[in-house]
Amino acid sequence: MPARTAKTPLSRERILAAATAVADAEGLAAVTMRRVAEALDCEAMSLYYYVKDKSQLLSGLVETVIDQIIAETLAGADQSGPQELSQSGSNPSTADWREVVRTRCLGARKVMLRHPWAPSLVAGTAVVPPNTYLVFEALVGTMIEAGFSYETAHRAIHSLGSMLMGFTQEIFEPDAADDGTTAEEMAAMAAAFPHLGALAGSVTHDQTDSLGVCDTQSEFEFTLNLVLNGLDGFRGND
Amino acid sequence: MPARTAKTPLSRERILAAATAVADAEGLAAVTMRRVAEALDCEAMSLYYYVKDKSQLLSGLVETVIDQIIAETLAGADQSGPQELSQSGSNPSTADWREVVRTRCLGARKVMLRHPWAPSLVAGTAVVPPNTYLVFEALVGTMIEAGFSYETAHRAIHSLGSMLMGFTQEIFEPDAADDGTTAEEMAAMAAAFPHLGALAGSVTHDQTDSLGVCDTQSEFEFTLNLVLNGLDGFRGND
DNA sequence: ACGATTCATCTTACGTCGTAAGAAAGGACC
DNA sequence: GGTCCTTTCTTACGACGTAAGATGAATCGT
Repeated sequence: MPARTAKTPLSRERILAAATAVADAEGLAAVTMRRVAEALDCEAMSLYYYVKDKSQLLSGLVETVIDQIIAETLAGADQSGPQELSQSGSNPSTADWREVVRTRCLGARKVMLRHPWAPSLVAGTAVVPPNTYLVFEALVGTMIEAGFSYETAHRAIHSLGSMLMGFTQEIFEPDAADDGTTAEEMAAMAAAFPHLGALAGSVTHDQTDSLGVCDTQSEFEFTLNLVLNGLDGFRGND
Repeated sequence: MPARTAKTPLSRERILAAATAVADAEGLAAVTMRRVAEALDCEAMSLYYYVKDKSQLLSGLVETVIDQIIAETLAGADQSGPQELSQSGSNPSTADWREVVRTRCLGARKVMLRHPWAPSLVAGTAVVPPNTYLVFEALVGTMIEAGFSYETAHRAIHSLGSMLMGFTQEIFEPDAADDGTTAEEMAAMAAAFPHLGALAGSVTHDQTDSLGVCDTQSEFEFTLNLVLNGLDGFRGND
């Protein structure tokens, strides 16, 4: 028998999966055509038969993440029709729209935490892939059904969307001990920023998840509740 | 006289200013060592005398933006001492902390709109420059003075910070007519996403600012008010 | 005044990246 | 077997970040 086993053929899906794996394991900067090709045991130029560009590869990565969000938050409800919760059996009472949306946002965040490179990718990409609209459609549907106006639903897309993308990765990390800051620099900072010093002393930074040290789940949920409760005040009011 | 006029010497400041100008005019991708050097009428390697790395140049860009935010929102109050509004003459009544913070957030946003590349740069940068702490210090100071706990102030940093960074650039743009989407694709989309179709019809997209088509000022202010009002409920409550 | 030293800038070169152009290896079909 | 697609690979080019060190200009000790 020949020593060389037949390779499984390439495909856009296989390429995107490999690129996602590389990004997860080695970061976005490691996602080069040559590196992805190596992960697929082929040459870099072979990828161009399935993706036009590197930028299209990156858009495909965004698409992949959105697909995972859809799978996580709208499981099994979307392929039967556009509306998902509104026409299924248990019509949610307009009161608990918040629970529905909160659950979806937390699911989306769960996916983002699996792919910490996603926010910066979305930030650098001009166009959002079409499958994003499915997520928005579900959100708008839920809110319209709960008694919101289209204008408020539109604003909710922006509020919740920027919350999810607004990663705040490491935006505030009081004890950055591993970089080159010396002890006296730390002391000078503590003197210059008394409130931050007091804050660092009073806030317990126990939980560290993968989207930076300070972006803990509880802080995300706090802001999420803030937005959801605020939005609820607009229900049926315009 | 010799024809060659003496060039003004390089400096970190001049380099960062040139890099900012290039980024503003041609986008982040155009910020290469050679391109920045060309803007300064020198060679690429000359930059390395003032910045260690390209990544350090990019960090410097973030620093520049934050400096502009400081100048815009904390004008003249910071160099006299760490606290700014808390010890100045007109002690703001605890009721209008929202106005103070809102004004600062809008000022920060104004700066971000001048540099649309800033969010993606922050998203891709691991460490936030030290001058960011000055912004946070002012926010925490204002909130503590208004009767908030340190924990709530900490959460406010995250809420407002992710709002500001959460740009949502072009995250939702119903009429993307300029790309390759054909008319039948548009029709298919409208059929697949009825709520989004209705939304696109009902929402007037008149104002287009530079951070994408849909991220209008009013949507930003709406979410900002949502967050500020929500935070206000925690004043003195824990 | 003048060699030595330090500072600031430039020259050259290397490895890596995205990717254009087209050759080569299969299969499928006549 | 020959012809034609489909899929993959080879080679090559220009742009990028930057290491190594040369080059000119300023400063200084004596």
